[in-house]
Amino acid sequence: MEPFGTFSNLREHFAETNILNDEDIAAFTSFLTVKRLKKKEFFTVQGELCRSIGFVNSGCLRAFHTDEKGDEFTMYFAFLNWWIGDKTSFYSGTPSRFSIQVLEDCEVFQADKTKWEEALDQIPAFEKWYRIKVRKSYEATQQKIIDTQIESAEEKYLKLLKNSPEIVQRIPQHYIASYLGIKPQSLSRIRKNISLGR
Amino acid sequence: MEPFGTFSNLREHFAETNILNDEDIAAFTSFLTVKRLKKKEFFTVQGELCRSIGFVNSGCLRAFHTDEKGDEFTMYFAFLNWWIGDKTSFYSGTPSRFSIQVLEDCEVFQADKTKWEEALDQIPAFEKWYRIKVRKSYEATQQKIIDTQIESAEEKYLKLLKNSPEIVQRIPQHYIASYLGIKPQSLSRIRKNISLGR
DNA sequence: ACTTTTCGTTCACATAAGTTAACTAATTAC
DNA sequence: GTAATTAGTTAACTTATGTGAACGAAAAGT
Repeated sequence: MEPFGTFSNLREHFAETNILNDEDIAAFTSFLTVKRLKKKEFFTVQGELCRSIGFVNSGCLRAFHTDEKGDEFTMYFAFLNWWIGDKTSFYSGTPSRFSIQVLEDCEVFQADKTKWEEALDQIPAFEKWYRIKVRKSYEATQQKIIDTQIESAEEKYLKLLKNSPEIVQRIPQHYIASYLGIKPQSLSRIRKNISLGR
Repeated sequence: MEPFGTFSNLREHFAETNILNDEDIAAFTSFLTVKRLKKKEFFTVQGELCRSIGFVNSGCLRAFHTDEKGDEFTMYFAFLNWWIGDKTSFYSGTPSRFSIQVLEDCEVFQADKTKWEEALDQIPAFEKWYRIKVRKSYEATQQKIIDTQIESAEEKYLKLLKNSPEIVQRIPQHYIASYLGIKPQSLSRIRKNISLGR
């Protein structure tokens, strides 16, 4: 039995799409387990198999790739209502291409591969929801490639300030720098230029 | 009736995955029309609706985004056995985020939205194939974001030489530069450095 | 064939971001 | 509460790529 309100964020998240009805959502939540993670713990470790997909119910995390030189590149920050995990690793059994680490203590609802696939099999509405979700993620990722290429670091930062103030408020600067693909010193310089009116 | 051999490349392309059988493939091809395009013609125009998805049977094309400053960024080159079109525009009815233009005279098999959705509806194996295809495209795009960020232009070019010699052989330098996200002059400089052993 | 346009290269100079290092402020650990 | 660590800033200098211009080679148009 679901304690009252446990999945309220998830329910609202699904409700936005109008694809799953209450029954579908209840069915889906029965496949989930609750996991609590403390700051600095890992949900996924680069190089290891990613065994589950998670829904962030509170706190926040950072997904980042570490290259051979040891430099990190942050792929995304995950807050309330974000889905986390390396789906490539999850599906193909290949090593994760990035780590997902906790920045603020989290509560995550997760499903391992068996449960996830049972849910896809048994809940057609969830299958449909997920298919659309993958398509949208693909579209967003394609757009990100365009943006990454045509925008300067300063343009990216100004856009972040405008479109994702939550990131700028909650996330330490050096992680934002790594999200923008620059060094912390460069972000400092950019912020100074902006504050001086260029 | 299919003229002998018309769809042989497409059949081989599908055969690689073992998802569609001969009957499925025959059913799918019945939804396609053949289109021939001359150099410089457009398959998709940025800002306009992308009305069809195509399979490249011969020739090659270039998908590129043009930003407000008029700078172009090449997203991909499409050769034999590539699928082309802006799926976001195709599905959502939004303006295409990039153009697709012919570099070498092409033969393309195409389906408009009605035909494509009929095929997805009527051929479950095609639906499955396509679902996997979207997932893999998403994965590849995610990997491309990582690569774009962590590699220098020279590293990207050396990787292209190694992994996609066809691109380097068939495609004019200035398009390769725009694919790498740099100016033609910079690519020239990089090539010179490489030839001088740095 | 001849002309025009496009392509690729080179150069000198400009700019954005990386590097190293020093210093202070903030946070965390004990 | 204090020491140790991590985070953010600044500065001087380096490096990669952009910019504008010139030139010859190649390709395309007639």
